[in-house]
Amino acid sequence: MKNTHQRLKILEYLKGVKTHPTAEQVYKKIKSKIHTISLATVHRNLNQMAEANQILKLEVKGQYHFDADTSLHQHFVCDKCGKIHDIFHPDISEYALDEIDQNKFRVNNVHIIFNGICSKCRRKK
Amino acid sequence: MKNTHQRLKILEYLKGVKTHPTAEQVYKKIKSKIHTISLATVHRNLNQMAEANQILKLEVKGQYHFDADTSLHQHFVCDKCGKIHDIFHPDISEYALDEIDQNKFRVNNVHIIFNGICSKCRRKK
DNA sequence: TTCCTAAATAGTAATCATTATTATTTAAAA
DNA sequence: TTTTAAATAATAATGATTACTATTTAGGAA
Repeated sequence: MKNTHQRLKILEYLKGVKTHPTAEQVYKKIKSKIHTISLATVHRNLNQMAEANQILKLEVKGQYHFDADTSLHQHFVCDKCGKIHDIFHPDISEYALDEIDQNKFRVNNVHIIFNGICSKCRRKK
Repeated sequence: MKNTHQRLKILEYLKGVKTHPTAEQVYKKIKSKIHTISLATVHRNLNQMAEANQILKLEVKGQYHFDADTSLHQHFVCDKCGKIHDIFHPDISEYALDEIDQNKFRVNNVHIIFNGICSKCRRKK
């Protein structure tokens, strides 16, 4: 994997943000710094880095979102606004991984997504 | 919600299967019984029933899959073949739900997806 | 440093699952 | 039986993602 200017900027941006952006959102931000970057390049790099476990790839409401925090954590998705929030209860994921029969399923990873209404959407109803 | 012939057949089929089919796969099966059914009708009904919590809607590898079993269970997705398997460890989901601070996040549901390589794919490598 | 080449890029086209649209049909309540 | 809101079939539109291709580049070797 070559450390291209484009990939470094994408990773740098993703590491500095807690919003779990889509490829499109990353593209728009990076474009202000690298005017000629292509959306396909952003997709390719995000997928590559996810494949190499450098970042996380989440599926929410029909779109992929990316997260540079690869530590064992969970997510909350608001069914109203769709925003993704981090939840840091490592014991939840650890409990899940411990319970699994590794003979039957050779598990590499767990994705835990909670659904509900976020506090912001609850207030403004 | 009207109990149309189409919806009843879709739900009946989904209840009799453990494969977590996509809308397309449901469509192909139902089409052999109701020749004039439309793919859009299958999509609409599956979405409606998921919205009403009669079935589950799962996002796996960029596609929606459906599951008529709405009991508290988890899923295993094989990163090789993409097949989805049911896992029945209610305590995993219960532990997760118990740990969440319901003041901060009003949680309605949890989706727990394990990733790895299934036993079938492991054998034939 | 210069040369070399596999890998990456920009720009764009293609894919394809899903949703939207609309004229027609139907479930089910009055 | 009548009525009508909801659902349907058929098809078009959408839009996120991936594929394609000529060109450029990172980074190892000479």
